[in-house]
Amino acid sequence: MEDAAPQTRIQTRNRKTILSAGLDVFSAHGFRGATLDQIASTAGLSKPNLLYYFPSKEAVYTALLDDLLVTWLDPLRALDPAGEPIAEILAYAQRKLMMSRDYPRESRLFANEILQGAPLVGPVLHTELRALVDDRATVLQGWMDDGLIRRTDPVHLIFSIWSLTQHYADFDVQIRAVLDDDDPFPGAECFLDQLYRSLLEPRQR
Amino acid sequence: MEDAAPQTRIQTRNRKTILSAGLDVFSAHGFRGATLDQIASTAGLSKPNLLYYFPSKEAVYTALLDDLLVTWLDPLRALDPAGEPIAEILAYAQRKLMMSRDYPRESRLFANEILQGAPLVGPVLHTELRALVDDRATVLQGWMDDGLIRRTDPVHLIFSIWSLTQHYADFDVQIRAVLDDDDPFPGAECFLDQLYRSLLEPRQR
DNA sequence: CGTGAGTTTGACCAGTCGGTCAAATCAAGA
DNA sequence: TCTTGATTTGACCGACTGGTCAAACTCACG
Repeated sequence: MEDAAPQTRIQTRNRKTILSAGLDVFSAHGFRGATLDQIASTAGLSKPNLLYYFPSKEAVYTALLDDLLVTWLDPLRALDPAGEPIAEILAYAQRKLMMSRDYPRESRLFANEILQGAPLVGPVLHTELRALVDDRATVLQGWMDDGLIRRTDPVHLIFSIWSLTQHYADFDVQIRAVLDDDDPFPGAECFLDQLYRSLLEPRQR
Repeated sequence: MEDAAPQTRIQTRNRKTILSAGLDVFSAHGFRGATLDQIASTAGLSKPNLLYYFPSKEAVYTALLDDLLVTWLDPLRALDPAGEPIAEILAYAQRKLMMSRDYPRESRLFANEILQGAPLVGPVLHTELRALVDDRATVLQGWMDDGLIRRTDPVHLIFSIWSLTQHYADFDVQIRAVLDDDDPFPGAECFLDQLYRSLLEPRQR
């Protein structure tokens, strides 16, 4: 009836703290740059104790990435083909921006994985991600064909949303250096809205 | 008369191959994830031989970042306050995009450094970068005040150019997974032009 | 040719890496 | 209470890390 894993209370608690510690360390140093000692001490455990819950360093990493990939593309999946086009696209951009604000470690973990050549998620990119993007690009193309939004390259439009929103998490240090530590997100929210509105709103003719 | 360093022919050659090898390895794995053995073997040298030319791993890294920081901001410096506003901004975006195409390793090296908290370039960001951005933001603001381009947040505008252009180098693997290995740059060039034209061109009133 | 500076290398070092293991500790039910 | 399984740990392993060093090699130039 139940899933395979038995999971005592201590197990679930420690698994969670280990994953959080792993997220801290992997997102800050990448897979190769992270060490088990770092993760263990961040989690408040000894190294052998950590390895009691995960069989290897890679196991912690893959557990994190598996969790991440499921939720990371949800905002794009949630883009509703039946909705009002511009509102849908703006809402998608805002959702992604809020993910950068609320889950910057996850964004940086993903950025590190891609930067290092996507050794682990590479296959998923070629299958699931590609299929999802192709599908949503078709929806966007349909909206353009119907004259509901202006014509542009739908795939590069999606890329631009990824890049603009994730930038605020991944390059946080740089942005805060320029902005003197002000919170960049209110300004970003407003800018994104204006940017995509002016790109997509059909011109009066 | 000359600079301090004597520099035989062998020295200049080996220094160059070491820096190129270091760029390969550091940009792919970050500072902590890179190893001297990796860099040395990529350069075709033994590890002690590499250390004959650079005193430490960190010395190779800082040499690379110093070189990089000088040239990385040149496109923004080259933005001419006396030029035609929209043409200047579009040209700036194109210059940065071409740097992502022609120097992706440099872009990824920088991305890694920032992702890992900018331990080395942090101070430079707070001084030089901040001053440059402030200055150019003032130029953009002036153009907006004069009605030459539409009003928007000048700093976020600059951020958006950084993010959109560097994305094509840093997330190359992801982009090529979605595009089935097609060259993304022609499409990106076109999309960027359209995006910033529609954002910045003053509307007929 | 020599000869001395410039260059290269094998052997080595102390510290860290991911990971193992047996023994110790803990917790909860009979 | 005793017992049994879950949990934790100290000691340890071989491989690798950044880095040193003295000895060897190479090469231009007198």
